[in-house]
Amino acid sequence: MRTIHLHDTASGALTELRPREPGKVGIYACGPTVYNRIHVGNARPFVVYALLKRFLQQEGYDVTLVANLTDVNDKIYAAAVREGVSSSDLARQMGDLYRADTDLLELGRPDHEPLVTTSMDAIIALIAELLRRDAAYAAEGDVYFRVRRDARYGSLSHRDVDQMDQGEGDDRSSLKQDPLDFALWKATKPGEDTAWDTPWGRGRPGWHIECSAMAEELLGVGFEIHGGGSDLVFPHHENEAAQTRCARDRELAQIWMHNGMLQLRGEKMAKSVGNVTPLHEAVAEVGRDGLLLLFCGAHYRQPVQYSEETIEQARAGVRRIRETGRLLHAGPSPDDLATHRDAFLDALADDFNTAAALAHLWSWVREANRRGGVGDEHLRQMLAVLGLENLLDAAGGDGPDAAALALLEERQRAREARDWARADEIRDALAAAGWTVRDGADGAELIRVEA
RNA sequence: GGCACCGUGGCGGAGUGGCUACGCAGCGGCCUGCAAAGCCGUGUACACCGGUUCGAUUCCGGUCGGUGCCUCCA
Repeated sequence: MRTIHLHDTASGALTELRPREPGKVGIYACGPTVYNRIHVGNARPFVVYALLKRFLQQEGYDVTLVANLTDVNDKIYAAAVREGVSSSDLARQMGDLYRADTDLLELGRPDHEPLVTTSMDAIIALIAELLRRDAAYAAEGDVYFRVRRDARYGSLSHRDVDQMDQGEGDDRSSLKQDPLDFALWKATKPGEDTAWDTPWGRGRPGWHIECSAMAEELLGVGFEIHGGGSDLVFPHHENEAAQTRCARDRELAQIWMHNGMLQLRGEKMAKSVGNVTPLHEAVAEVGRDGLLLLFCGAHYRQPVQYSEETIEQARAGVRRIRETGRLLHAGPSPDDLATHRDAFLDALADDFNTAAALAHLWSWVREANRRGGVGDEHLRQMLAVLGLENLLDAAGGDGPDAAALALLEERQRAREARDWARADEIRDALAAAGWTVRDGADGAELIRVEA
């Protein structure tokens, strides 16, 4: 079990992972609001935290990964009205699509995927505690959090409360005692078709309280790692942290991890920017292997470029690993190659640096190619952390059909007759049928042309 | 304007106070009938200007440029 360091947004420094209970790690990663289908950018945190979990497990930790879905929200109400369906039907449908789309990544599911609607008791209880402590106040059915009550407010996102822009008031802002305050609970409004009863009135939760409640319920206060996209640092995570601090007198999480944005032409991919590629389309186009390699090509905190070039480069990487896989056999790898495998894992232990880790994986690959056929143990171990061990298994799809094999034999006869023109003609015909001919010491073989 | 971060060779992208990752593409070579794949070799890269230092791409200050957040956003 290596010592693992991760960058903590709150302190801005690398922090050693020190589980409350030795060997056990809880991770809470903020998931999407389900009001439409997710795009490739939304998949980055899903991938980052799924792979982090794999790495920690590889290191011997018992990991619980929680990733919530927000299924009650203004956007959902609005989208449901537009589409003429109930908000709960829409949320259920989009939640199902979210799970289906992320299943395309073949990384398994998080251990828990809580919903707002099924966590209402915990949410209401947490708000009640904040009210009891006077860290929140009710106003005409709304409940607001007293931001200035939390002396450490702003410490996660490094903002000074006194310098923060005052939120521009919507029609109900006058209910706030301080413009910085934010809603824990919103009184039900016309057009909203879901609501819950509470001592302070009928309504539904604000955005931030759900995560404080669900994370605590499933992982306990003070759990190890809280993650999400860097665009959630403020206000979402700042507010989550403040709520739990004021209700429990303890920090919600030990380490706050934030992944960088996926960029399209140098700009964040986001629904609000309108430059999105749906995840299921990206998987169809790039392939899940290529997509994972693309994500791993950059450090998780840095932006990732999603472009023709980076997609092609990721595809080339996938081909290279598959190519090496053809040479390997199942079994232990040479001891002297372990240094690359160890360096790979060391890089991951140092703020989960997948880009640096990959460099060591490539070194292992080059050495294996040079030796021509060694045991696959190390490579399989590295790829497993990245969710790519499948690259070592026989390529999917059927093998060459009878017609292709007949052509290959004919080509072999042509070659023996030194009829190069005919041999090349047949090779072209095979290429057209999707097969690359590769002449080797043991004769020719057919390799399926990669997409 | 405030906060956070970034500017690395054709592209992507790590990293480090001195020993110049890694991948893709290109070029040369080996292998091959020719290819393919693989291997070997190949690029005076670290935005600009000052400062600290024996020495800075790496530390400090400034300039310019970019990104994210400051409102829903992974």
